[in-house]
Amino acid sequence: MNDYLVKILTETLKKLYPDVQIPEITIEKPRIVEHGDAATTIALQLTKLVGKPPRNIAQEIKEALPSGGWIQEVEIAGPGFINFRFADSFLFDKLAEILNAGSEYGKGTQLDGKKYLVEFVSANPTGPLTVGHGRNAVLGDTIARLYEWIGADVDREYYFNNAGRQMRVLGASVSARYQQILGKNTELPEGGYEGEYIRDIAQKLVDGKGDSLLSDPDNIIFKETAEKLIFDDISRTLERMKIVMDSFFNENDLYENGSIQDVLKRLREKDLIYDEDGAVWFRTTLFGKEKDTVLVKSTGEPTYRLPDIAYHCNKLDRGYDKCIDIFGADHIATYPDVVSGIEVLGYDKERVDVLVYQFVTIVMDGKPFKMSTRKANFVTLDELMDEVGADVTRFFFLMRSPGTHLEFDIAQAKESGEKNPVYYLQYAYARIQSIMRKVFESYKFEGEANLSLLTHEVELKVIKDLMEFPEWIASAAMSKEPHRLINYLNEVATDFHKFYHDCRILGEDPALAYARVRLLAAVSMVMANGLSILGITAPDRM
RNA sequence: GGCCCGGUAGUUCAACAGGAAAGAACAGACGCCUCCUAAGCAUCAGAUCUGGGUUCGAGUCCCGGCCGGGUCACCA
Repeated sequence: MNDYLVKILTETLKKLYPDVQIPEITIEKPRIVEHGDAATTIALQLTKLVGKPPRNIAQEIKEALPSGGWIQEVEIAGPGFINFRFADSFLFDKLAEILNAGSEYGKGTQLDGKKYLVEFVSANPTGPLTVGHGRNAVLGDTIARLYEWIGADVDREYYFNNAGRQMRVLGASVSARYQQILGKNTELPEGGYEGEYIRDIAQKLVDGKGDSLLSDPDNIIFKETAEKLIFDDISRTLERMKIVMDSFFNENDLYENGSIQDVLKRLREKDLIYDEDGAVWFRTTLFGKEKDTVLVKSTGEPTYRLPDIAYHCNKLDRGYDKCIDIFGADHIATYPDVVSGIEVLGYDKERVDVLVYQFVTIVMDGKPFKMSTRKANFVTLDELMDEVGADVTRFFFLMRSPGTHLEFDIAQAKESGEKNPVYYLQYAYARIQSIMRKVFESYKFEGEANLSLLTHEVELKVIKDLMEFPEWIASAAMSKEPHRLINYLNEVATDFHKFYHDCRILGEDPALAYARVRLLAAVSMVMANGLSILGITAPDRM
């Protein structure tokens, strides 16, 4: 429709003002219903170029536009807006198209043939996933789903490091608990992990190995067992949230396959690193930073930036058109170094992209709650899902713009039950299924429905809503803001609930009932598809 | 102190990359179940931190304040 409007407007303007350089014509959707279905501000923009008052220009355009077709009415309003109202016949054609597309409706082709990699969660296996990881996990997965809906071939990857200091502390913590269970008076190491799950892991070792490890408290088995069990736990949690990773990437592989050394070598060849005080420095001042950055400490251990750069090179070398990272706000400072790194190594920086989301503030008993995995002050995602379920959990993390702080009131989330906004969407879907079950008991429809019987204001509004579905998916995907899709589905649900209130099916004339059934089939489709993108179930009854 | 987010109704958030009269939800007030699920609908009340600027037009863009969060390590 927009393309059509732009086309006829362009032709008209060329005729009217052959000497004027026409600016790009944009079509907007007015916020106010009375302002029509589509609008353009082109007359306002032409004021200076044409040298006439905007309303006069609008009037000239209106008179010169071809009449009929998809447009029923053209109106001039305010300072010079040109408003269009769609012809009902156009809406019915679109509805028929939507029904035709069925479960494919909403898909786009913007990323057809593209290979994308979304890297997310990426929590080191030191403990269960907490509410703090939830936003990352759900955003990453949903953005991957959105990309898939507009044509991309998407892989989901989990990046982790099992070789760092934190993991050593983890192993030592398990060892200490192991000794305690066997009656020895050993204390947790300095900064050790205090969570109950550490004791569970130690107990498993006692069950399996008895006291045979007492003589070897530094055995790697403590760390390895912890890593394995914790990863199992993380995978189960992700699965509960309907997240399935395609790959897990171990940072350690970058050392073993020489990528780290290779990156250093290439940077050195370009004279972008130097040695000082026993450390290796990256000349980040060349890219606008105040200080150069240490890549390898004087101890010989790299800082995390170096493997980060090597990892991104690795991803790009695997042939992805685009690699997206999902980061919390605390990691934003590292990102420019990575971009600089891959760029000087000859990669197109447009191929990496990042979504930075703001922190989740946990509110418990009306007070902000500071979480720490090490200190075992946390609410796990599993606990949260036990309370409110996976649907509510996913919805909660998606309903707000990633760029804004998310306040997660535990008490409210647990209590939310019937008042939770996710039920508003699911209820709309369930209501339609309920109607359908009843309708098919008493009606038999044959042939094609006569959609032009849909003349009620709210019926037409619903069709207009449904028409927008593909645009909103694309918009949510390209902006990496899934909440836009939620806002949209909310509007569809609202208009459906109004329809439910104003229009009936049972008891109506069969022809009208049939047309309405078709309309609801389309609404049902959009709700089901929309919820599936969000990873939320669409229940047949509630 | 430098850089990055954010500041919208009592509260939590929208506003689709500058458009017309700033939308929801919760909390508050009030109405609707002899009617396909009241997990719903309808009505009322209520907001753009502040000072300049750009523009026909600013919550949105620019500059200066103020407030909150993040980040600036040879920690990850």
